[in-house]
Amino acid sequence: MASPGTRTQILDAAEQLFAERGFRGTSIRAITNLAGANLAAVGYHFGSKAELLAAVARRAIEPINAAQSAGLDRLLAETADPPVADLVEAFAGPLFDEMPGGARTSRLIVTILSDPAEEMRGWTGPAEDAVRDRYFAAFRRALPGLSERELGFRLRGILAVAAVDRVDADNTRSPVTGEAARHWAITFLAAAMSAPPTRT
Amino acid sequence: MASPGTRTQILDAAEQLFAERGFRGTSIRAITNLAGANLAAVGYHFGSKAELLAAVARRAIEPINAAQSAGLDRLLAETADPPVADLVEAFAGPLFDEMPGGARTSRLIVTILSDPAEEMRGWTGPAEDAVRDRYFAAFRRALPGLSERELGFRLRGILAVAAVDRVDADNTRSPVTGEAARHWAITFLAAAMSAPPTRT
DNA sequence: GTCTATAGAACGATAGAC
DNA sequence: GTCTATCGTTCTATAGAC
Repeated sequence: MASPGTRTQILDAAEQLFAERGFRGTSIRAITNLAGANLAAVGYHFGSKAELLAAVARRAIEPINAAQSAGLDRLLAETADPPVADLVEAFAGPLFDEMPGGARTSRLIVTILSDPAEEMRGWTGPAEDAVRDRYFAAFRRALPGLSERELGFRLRGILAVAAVDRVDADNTRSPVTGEAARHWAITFLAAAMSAPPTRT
Repeated sequence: MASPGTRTQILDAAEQLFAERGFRGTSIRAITNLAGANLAAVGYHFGSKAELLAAVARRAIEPINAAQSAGLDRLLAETADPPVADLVEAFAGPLFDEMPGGARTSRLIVTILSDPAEEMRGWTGPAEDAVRDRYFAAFRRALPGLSERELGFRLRGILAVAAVDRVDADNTRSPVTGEAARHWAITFLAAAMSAPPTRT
């Protein structure tokens, strides 16, 4: 096994610090100090701080995306019309799982999604959109009376609950354990997704 | 009617810019430029940028807090045990309403709550805690089987959905109107809050 | 209360030696 | 690929004139 390499150590340090302090709250100096690398290494390996963020985000999102996709494949292999509760678990569950890179992944994603800074947007790729579209279609079949727009609202609600829980786990004095949060969230979200359409 | 006064104009400008760009993304210069005031006025009127944020947050939270409290009073005047759906509407509804100061209030609160910066924490006061405790007690009566910790999780879920919707309304190309979002959110959240306790 | 001026520190980026 | 050194910018905060 080769040594981790400066590039990877910078990615690890940046992931941790962006999650803890946000993009603007993290300096390149803090990242390279934590990584044990030189200040100029970020420029050499990534070009700029914004491009480093994009690399960190891509690496963090990828395993979640893959788990969501595999979960949907598994459900669709059994039936063409999986029930709402199963879809919720397959979609939301990976957001609570500990990923190989560590436990900070979801926290990072919230920080990115809720940061108003311009650099935080536009790094999602076609893979993320494809998974989202597949779940969208599956939920539409499971919830035939729901309009596209209200379903879109509800899918964002899933992300919101998963995300803010992770923020809160860091800020609260008595954080819930990961397993309890996962179960509570799926109970909460399965009921929410199963609600009848809002009458207008 | 006296002129708005430099202090108020700074508060207005800071509320708008903190909501749009976050705390660290907003400079005192940008605030005083937008307010038509001098750079040194922030120091004179508020002491520091962090104290200005606290003043902005207090002013933004107060009407939401009052509306939540009045809504609960109204429900409790009719029955000692309001149903879950009514509690959800009274608690979450004000988060979607346009407040006197403008439409940015909820957006600001999300930005503050999800910002990892240290300055963002510790400005909530006893009034906010009191309202939260009263709703907590009312939900406990309406959901007798639910543990305190799972109820706490669900109350944070309400804030999460309301909050992220407001973020999204700014970022999406086709934002939902405020009224539709309010109705959809209350449908979604009433069903979620009414879910039976997670079996362990 | 409002202004000018500036101190003092941190930042992102990069040139150029090795 | 890694390092030192530094440029140019931007920031908060404040001293002191009016």
